[in-house]
Amino acid sequence: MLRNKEQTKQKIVTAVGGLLARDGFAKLGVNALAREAGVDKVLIYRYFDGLPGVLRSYAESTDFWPSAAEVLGQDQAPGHQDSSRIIGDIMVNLARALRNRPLTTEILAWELVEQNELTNILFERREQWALTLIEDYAFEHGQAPADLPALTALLNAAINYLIVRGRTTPVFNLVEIDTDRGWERLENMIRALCKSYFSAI
Amino acid sequence: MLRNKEQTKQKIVTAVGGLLARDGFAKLGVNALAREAGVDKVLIYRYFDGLPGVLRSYAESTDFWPSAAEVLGQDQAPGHQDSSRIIGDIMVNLARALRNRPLTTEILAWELVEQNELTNILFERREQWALTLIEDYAFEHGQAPADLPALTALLNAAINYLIVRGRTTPVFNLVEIDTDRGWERLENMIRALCKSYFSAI
DNA sequence: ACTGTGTATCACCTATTAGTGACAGCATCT
DNA sequence: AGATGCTGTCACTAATAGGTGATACACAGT
Repeated sequence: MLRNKEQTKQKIVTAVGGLLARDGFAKLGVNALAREAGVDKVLIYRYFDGLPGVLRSYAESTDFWPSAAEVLGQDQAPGHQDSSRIIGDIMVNLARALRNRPLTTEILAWELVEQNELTNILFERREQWALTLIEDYAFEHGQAPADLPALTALLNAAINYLIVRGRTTPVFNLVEIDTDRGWERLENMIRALCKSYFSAI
Repeated sequence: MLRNKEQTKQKIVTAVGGLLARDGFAKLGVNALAREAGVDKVLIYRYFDGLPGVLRSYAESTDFWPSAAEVLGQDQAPGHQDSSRIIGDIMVNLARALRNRPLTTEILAWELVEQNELTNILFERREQWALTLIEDYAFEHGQAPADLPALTALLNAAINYLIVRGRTTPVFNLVEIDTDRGWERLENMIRALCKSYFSAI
């Protein structure tokens, strides 16, 4: 019993992350959240006007999607990179970043089941992210290759799927998706696909 | 009130498909299933020993995953095909087949959330399917290209993701995933990737 | 006609969910 | 001191979930 509104609100918001990480989105309800935060559930309605409000606050409090900078790598000297490798590196970096973000993984899974404040914001971030990367690429390399959005959509979709899938299953299509060994194969394939594709056009 | 055990069992099993198609897997419970089948729910326990048993029966009653033959296309004259196109065609055919199977789409989504009798069988079918295709390919073309499983895993993952995603969202990564127009772009990219990859090795 | 056997219905239980109204405690201002 | 307002607690409702025991009904064989 804290008698401190801001601190209580904070406890509720941070409890979202804890609950998502431990029990997954399926268990995230008003009752469980209040229990996790050690707070009466009525405060969720009073302070946030219900669960969606809490999710909105949580979304604003975290950067669950990797930034363009994080995914572009630190060694970016404009114009000096091998053009064929850029997209491959970006996608591999994306895969690695997501593999290190179990909470984002959980939200990615959630997104496939229902829409809510969290998944909506994730959606917008990702679309904005894709737009930024593609515009940057076009700016640096003049003519963009044929249908760059379709390429990144495919690779991004594959990465998202395999990461979400890896939460519960160790194997997909004969490839281990829960080990670094398996992801090495996938990363190599991502790079190989990008390389051959860019050298073909 | 039929007083016909087999017919009642059948009503329950087929109601699974109807319920999945109309309301999605999230609503598929014992109560809803009994309501959908127009049957008392206690019969679900008596005849199937619970929901998992019904799902097992349902899985045995349908072929939700496209067969290798369906995906290989009808015009397969062994050895006469352009080697670089085979995998691409297979994946495009897979995408089209899945787009025509809303129930399978629903199970694909379910699979990302929890494991049950249906998703387990889908999993096994898919792994077996992948194994068959890859073995066939190796048999027909001698040396398989580097890490064929990783290639098909990536493409299959991308397809699954985009199809599941398309249930609720019209756009992913700047590509329309709910229209034939958008899928045309994706199909072209799948083919282009396969073609360039196979001509590079 | 009577008795079992299998089929289906009904009525209930417990647990959990989202959501609300009433109340208790503390602080601050008048 | 007393009134007001904010913070937090408690107790409740209604809906829904999975699951079970007792009962009604029809049909077979005797």
